[in-house]
Amino acid sequence: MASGESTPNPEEESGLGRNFITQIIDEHNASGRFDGRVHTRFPPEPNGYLHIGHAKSINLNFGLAEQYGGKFNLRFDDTNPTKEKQEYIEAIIEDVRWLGADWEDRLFYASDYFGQLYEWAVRLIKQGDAYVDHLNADEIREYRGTLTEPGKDSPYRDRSVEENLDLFERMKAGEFDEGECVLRAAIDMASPNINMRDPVLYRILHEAHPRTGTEWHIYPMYDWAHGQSDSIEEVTHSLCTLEFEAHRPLYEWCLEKLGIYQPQQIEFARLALTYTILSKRKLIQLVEEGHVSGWDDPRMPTISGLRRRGYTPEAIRAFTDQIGVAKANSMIEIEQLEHFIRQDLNYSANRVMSVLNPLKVVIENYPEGQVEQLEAVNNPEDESAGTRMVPFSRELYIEQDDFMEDPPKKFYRLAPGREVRLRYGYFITCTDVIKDADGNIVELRCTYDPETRGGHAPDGRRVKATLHWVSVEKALQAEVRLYDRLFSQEDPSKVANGQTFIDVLNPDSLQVIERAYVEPSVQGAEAGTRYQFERLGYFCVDPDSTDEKMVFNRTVGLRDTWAKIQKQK
RNA sequence: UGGGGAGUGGCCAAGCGGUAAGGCAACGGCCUUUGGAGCCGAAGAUCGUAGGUUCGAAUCCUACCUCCCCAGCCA
Repeated sequence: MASGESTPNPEEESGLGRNFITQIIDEHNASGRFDGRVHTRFPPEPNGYLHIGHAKSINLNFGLAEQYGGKFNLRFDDTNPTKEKQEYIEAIIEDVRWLGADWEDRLFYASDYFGQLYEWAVRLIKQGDAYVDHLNADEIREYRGTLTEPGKDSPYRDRSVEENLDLFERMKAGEFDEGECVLRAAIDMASPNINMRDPVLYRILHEAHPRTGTEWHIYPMYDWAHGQSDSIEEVTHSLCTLEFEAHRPLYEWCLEKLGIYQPQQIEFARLALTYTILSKRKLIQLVEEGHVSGWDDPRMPTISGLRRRGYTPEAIRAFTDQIGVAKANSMIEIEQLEHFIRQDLNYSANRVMSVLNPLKVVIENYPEGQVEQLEAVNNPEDESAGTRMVPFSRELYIEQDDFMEDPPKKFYRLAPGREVRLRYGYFITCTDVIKDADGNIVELRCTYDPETRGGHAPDGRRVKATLHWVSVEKALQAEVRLYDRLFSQEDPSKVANGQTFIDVLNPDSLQVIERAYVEPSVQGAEAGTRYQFERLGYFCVDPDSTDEKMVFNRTVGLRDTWAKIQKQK
């Protein structure tokens, strides 16, 4: 071990630390297997929108390329036209770009290689390594055997090369119906690895493809397309999730049979988050059954949902870097993600005052009709953000939670007879509580100390609390959407018998406040603008905003010590 | 019960034979015109279990236990 001296380690400077993948890459670099190249790719299937789990993969792949001075490709794995759509392709491109991964001019599609893939399949047939099978799907399953019993050869397995060539060409020409026959690799029906029991390479699909239209009637399976696509693009390290581990022998078999350049497949554990579902199938269901407003519903773990929610690419990258990458299945607590968006926004978001649940305050000794502009700091963490003016008047709104008629010990906000500070405003003292016929508090009468303008007391006296507020006359009315976790259970994929993840949806995941008040400085802010509503949390302007009514989404609340005290009781 | 993987504090995760990094969470205190942020501090791990090798094991060996993945003409 080198002692003392701090030799700068490039790996420690980038966000990603060391992990089992960098270790493998280092070994390859040491042995010269890829001549020191590092070339990764992100290979999404365009059958849905990208989610935070994909962000882990994107940041990993792009991050490694960056870290080693290599290249990164974006390649669509578009081999199944029955599930894939152009809409998804476009959304995915937007999301990957937004996350900050740069594929430069290397945007590819597996469908770009359909011609080459077909030729290679012909080569396999000529080598006696593939055959056309007329067993139907059920029969193929039966012949495959089970986990503990070997399979048996298809009766069509020993067709002649000529016959196979002819049949395969006719498959391509569209002469057969879907399901009538398939092209299979001839490997080993007794292999303990089921994926090696003569896997299907091509199936017939009379379906229009988003990119190749009706040109093809046969489409390659993942196992036949993926490795060769990696090979064509000269990818060095082909990263995928754990469930493909058992496919690696097949990945390598294909490449070896073709005698072409062979990348290294490496598998890592996919991301799992508490109170979240990251299965594309289930996300599609949430959208199609209307449990959420769409793919970009701010409650969705999709990239577009997180974006609309107010998350930043920087926060997502910090998160994926920090959780690391390994081969152990694990579940990250959602709090970890929330930590990183708070951390980012704390430094980047301007502060603003907003009252969500208004309680009217009348300052009896403040002149009627008077409005003063008071200076407020935009961001205490960033002096360059400057200041703004906030209007103060005789009638204000404060948060209902900030007043208690009969406060417990640790509550040190406003109460009868108590003096508190209005942020950037004045010290006020509550003199009277006004209630309606049902005993609900509807208004507070207070007095203010003109000497405390801006929030400082010349005599040095102190107050325990500082409250946010808004001028009744000058405040903007806005809609505020408060989001909570979409599921009420930590692992929504593990539900009681007879239930599905739908049954465990959190009924309170969205709370809409139709009439919240925000200081006027936010007027006209464009969609996506992020703020910290002081003492409440981080919010961003939703695209639903109009000139008449702004709409804000709560990205995440501030850490709330008072709420914690209340919880402890 | 075939094959392939994984088990390190509440949640992640370093570590690669020399005596357990870091992050999140939780806890105590300081500070504060956000009960935010920040700062300081303390606590928390017999490294799945049991054996073995070694002067020394989370790291090597053996056995066992638990969990995950594979029987789509999905990816």
